[in-house]
Amino acid sequence: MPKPPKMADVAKAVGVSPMTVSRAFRRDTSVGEATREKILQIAEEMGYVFDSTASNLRSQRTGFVAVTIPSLNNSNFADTVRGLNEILQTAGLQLLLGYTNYDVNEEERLIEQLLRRRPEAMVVTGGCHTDRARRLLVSSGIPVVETWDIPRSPVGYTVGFSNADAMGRMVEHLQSAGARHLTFIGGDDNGDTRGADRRRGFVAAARRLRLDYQLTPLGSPPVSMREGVRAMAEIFEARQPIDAVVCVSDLAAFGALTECQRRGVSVPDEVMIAGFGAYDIADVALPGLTTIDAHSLAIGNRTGELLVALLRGGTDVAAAQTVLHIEPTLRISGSTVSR
Amino acid sequence: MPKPPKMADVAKAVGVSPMTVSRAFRRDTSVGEATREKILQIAEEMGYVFDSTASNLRSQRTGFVAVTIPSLNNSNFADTVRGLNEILQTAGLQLLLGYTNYDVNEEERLIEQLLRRRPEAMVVTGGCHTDRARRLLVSSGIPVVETWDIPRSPVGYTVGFSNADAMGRMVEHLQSAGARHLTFIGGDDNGDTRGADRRRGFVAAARRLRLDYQLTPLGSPPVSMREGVRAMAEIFEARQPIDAVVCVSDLAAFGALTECQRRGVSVPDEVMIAGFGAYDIADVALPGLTTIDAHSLAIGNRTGELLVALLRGGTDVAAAQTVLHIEPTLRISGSTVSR
DNA sequence: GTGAAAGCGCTAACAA
DNA sequence: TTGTTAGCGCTTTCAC
Repeated sequence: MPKPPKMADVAKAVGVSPMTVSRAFRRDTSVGEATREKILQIAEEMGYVFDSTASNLRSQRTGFVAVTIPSLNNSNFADTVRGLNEILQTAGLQLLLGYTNYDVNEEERLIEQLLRRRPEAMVVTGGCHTDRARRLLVSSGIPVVETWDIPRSPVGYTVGFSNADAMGRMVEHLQSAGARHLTFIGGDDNGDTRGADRRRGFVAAARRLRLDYQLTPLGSPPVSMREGVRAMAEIFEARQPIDAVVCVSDLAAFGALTECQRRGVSVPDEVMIAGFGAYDIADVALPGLTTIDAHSLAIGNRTGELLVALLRGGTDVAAAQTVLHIEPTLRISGSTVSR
Repeated sequence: MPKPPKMADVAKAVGVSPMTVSRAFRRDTSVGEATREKILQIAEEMGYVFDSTASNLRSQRTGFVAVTIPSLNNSNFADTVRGLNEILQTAGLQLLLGYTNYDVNEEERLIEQLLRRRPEAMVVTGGCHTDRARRLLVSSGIPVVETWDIPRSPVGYTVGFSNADAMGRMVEHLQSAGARHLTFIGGDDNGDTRGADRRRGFVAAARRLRLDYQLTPLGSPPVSMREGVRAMAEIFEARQPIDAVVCVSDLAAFGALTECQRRGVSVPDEVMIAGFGAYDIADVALPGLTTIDAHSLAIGNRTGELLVALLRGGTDVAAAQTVLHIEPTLRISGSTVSR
C-alpha cells in the first residue's frame, strides 16, 4: 500500500502551491474558479482525502461539538440528539457523543475525555455534575449548554424546562379528572436527576392539592416497559386504594397499562395512567396515554441553533439568551379521561 | 481569559522535559512512579487538559472509529451502537457517528466527511453503497465492517445476517401455524435495503410454500407504529382474505395489532401478526408479538471486539474471520399462536 | 488571486 | 528512566 497523497502532492501535480490547494478546499476563500475546479478534480483522481487532524491543529478549530447523554435507548434523548445533529450537520459541525449511563462520575470522566478532543462547544444533559466536571466545563472556555433541565446555578447556557413543574401540572390534571389516590412509578434516586425531579414535582403537587399519594420505586434507570409491568403488579398486590398512577416515562406507563389489561382492570375507569415524554406509543396504545410532550426534538434544534449562532455568527454573541425555556405540553388522552 | 497551559508549561512547572510529561499521560510508557504522580497532580492544579488534536497529528492515530447508521430513532440500530460503544469505550476508542437517513448518497457524503477525521476503522450499516463510497472505503486503508447484512461482495469485514433468510423462516412459521393468505407491511424500496431484503425473503418463501400473498407498501423508512396502524386499516378496507400480516418491524406490527383491537378483530385467531427486531414492545404487548431477534446488541459487541483485535491486537490480525454470521432467533408469541 | 515562511502542540526516533 | 531533535500536514500571516 503506497502512502496516501497529501496536500503538497496535489499541489505538485496541479502545479500550484500547497496554499492554493488549501484554499480550493474551502468554500469562502479566494481562488480562481478554473484553478479550484482543476485542483478538486486532480485531487479526486489521486485519491486525496483532506486531513482534518492537521487542519484542526493548525487552525485551532475542530468543528466538534461534544454531547453527553444518559443513553440512546430512550427515544427522548435520541430525538434531542437528532434535532441537534440536524442543525449542526448543516453548519459543518460534527457530533462527538458520549454516554454517561445516568452516572455523574462517568459523566465527569467523559467530559474530560471529550475536552481533550478540543470541541468548540459542549452540550450536557441535565444540570447536575460533579464539582470537577463543573470546573472542567467552566475553564474549558467554550460555550456549554445544559439541556432537559433548568439548573439553579447553570454552568453556561440552558435549553430546557422544569421537570418538576411539568409533573405538577400532570397531577393537577389527574385531580381534576377525579383522582384522589395517586402513586408514582419511577426509578430510584441514583443517577437519573430528571426522574428525581419529576418525582419531586409529583410529591409537591400531591401535597399541595391534599391528595393521598405513595411512591413505587423501580431499579436503576433507564426505566423500561417491563419495569412498568412489574411496578403495576406490585401495586395490585399491595391492595391499597389507587385510582391513578403517574409514570416517569411513557414506556413504564405502557407496561402499567398492559398489566391492568392483563388483570381485567379498566383504564381509565378504575385506574388512570399517566406517562411522560410523548413517545409514539402514547399515541398508538389503546387507550392512548395521557402524557407530557417535552418537545425533545425542539430542544435539540434550539440547542443547535444557539450553538451555530455562537460559533459561526460573529457579532451579537452576547445577545444570545442564556436560558431558553421550552414549555412542555400536557397531552390528555384516553388513559386518564373516558371517551 | 489567559491562554490554556500546554504540555511545555507543565514540564517547566514540574522541572522535567515535555517528553516526560507526554509519557506520564500514557499508561504504558516508562516513567518513574513518583515523577508521574507529581506531573499529573501539577497538571491538574494548572488546569492542563491534554490536547488530542496535536497528539493525533503527530502519532497518526486518532482513536476514532467512524460509524454510519440510518437513524438512531429505531432502537435496533441504537442497540448496535450501544453494544459497539461498550467495547470501544473500554479500549479508549471514540465513536464518530453519522446518520445517513436511509440514503446512500447521504452515506457517501458522510463517509467522505468522516474519513477526513482519520478514523482508525469504519463501521457501516448494510452492504449497499455508491461506487464512490466503496472506492473511498477501500482506498482508505483502514478496516471496514459492514453490519446488519451479508453483502454479496463485501468491502471488508462483515458482522450480520441475511434479512431475507430470517423473513423466510418467519413465513414458514406462519404457514405451519395455519396461515394461507399473507400480506407484507413495509416501507418502499428506496433507501432501506434491510427492509427490501426482508420483503424479498417474504416473497420468495411465500412462493416456495405456494401461499397466497400481497404487499402493502408504506412511505419512506423508518416505519413507525402509526404507519402500521394505517397499513392495517388499508388492509381491512380492501376486504381481501387475509389471515396473517408480516411487518418489517415490531413497531409497525404493534400499530397493526392495535388497529385490529380497535376493530374488534381477534389476534391471532382471525389475523396473525408477525414483527421483526425483538423490540421491548414485542414482549410487553398483549398478546406478545411473534418476532425475530436479530441480536442487535450482539452485532455491536462482536463488531467492537473485532475492531479492538484488529487495531490494538498486534499479531494474528490475519486470523480474524472475515464474515461473522450472527444467527437471528425466531421468537414465537401470542400474536401468531393461541395460548 | 497566489506564494513563502513559520509553526499549531504534541510524540517518533534516537541517544544517554 | 529521561532528554533532544525533528516533524506530523495543514493554515496563519504577510508579501506581492
